[in-house]
Amino acid sequence: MYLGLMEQTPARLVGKPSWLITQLSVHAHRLASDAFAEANARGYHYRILSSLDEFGTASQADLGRRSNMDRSDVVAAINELAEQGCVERTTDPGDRRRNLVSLTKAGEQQLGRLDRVLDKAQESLLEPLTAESRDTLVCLLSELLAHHQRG
Amino acid sequence: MYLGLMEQTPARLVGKPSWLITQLSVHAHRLASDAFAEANARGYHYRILSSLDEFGTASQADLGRRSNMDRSDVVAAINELAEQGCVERTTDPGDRRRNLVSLTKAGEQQLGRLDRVLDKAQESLLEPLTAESRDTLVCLLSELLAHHQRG
DNA sequence: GATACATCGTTGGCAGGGCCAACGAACCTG
DNA sequence: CAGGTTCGTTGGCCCTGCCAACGATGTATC
Repeated sequence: MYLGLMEQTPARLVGKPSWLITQLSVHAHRLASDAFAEANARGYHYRILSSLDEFGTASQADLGRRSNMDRSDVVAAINELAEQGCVERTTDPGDRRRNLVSLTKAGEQQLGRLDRVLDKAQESLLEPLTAESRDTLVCLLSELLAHHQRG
Repeated sequence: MYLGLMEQTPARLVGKPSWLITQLSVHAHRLASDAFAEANARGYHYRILSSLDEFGTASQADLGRRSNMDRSDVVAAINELAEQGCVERTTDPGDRRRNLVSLTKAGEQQLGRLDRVLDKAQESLLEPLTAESRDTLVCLLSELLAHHQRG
């Protein structure tokens, strides 16, 4: 089995930016979701809690638009958050199609917990990079992401 | 609905490297898999074809290790590639546990097609960046990926 | 040789994230 | 009122990444 030859990833792959990004995202996702799991949460929960904390009570549709989630996935995530008491759902009196979702005290605390564990995950994700390199990376990624979210 | 306020992603998210990477990987993945779909393929197929082309005939287990795939996923991908005539599967006479998987002429042609469509995908992924920025990005991503594949 | 251990292919299953189609209820416009 | 739209909800699909288990085979040890 020539152990020295193992662990060789095809050059076609390692040279492709899309490969680097998708593979790295596997690690990033694992770090983040392990962190979330420590607090009984998932990525979707964090997205919604952040959105509520920053922009206040909102409808499910708005939450989905801001957090880049499908309406149907918002439903499931909010069901779970409501079960945990992190969120309250009431029908909007001014537009009875809408549900107004609001953050509870428990939700704020949960968000705080998630912030803390997630920060550790960011640190271990970027561990090998210098502060400058991290800035450069965040810059480039932001530029690309902004580009692809418009077109 | 104050259209100007829409499209606002929570600051907590846009500042997190893990968010940037995973979100960008969604776009990268979409570009790549759309490209693959043009040629009736998926990412897994490309990984295996590249590995076979670069390192030659190999067992399924070796293919999985090199392409970063689970053994069970290799089985399915090779079934599909064999159906398309891109690959041939014979049991290794020297070790009857193993299947020797080899690339056919059709497989090489398919790999060529995939290379072409995938190159276009890379281009549109990195479109807004200068050549220098692209190099920097690839560098940083490679560094991070290498780090996380050892630990 | 017989016994344990490891590897290989295969099957079947699960989770997470990203989607889409359809429906009834509600709203808003003409 | 009629037509189109939004909203929440249900149910389903795909891809990628995993894991557990099994029988068959190979290797090493006693």
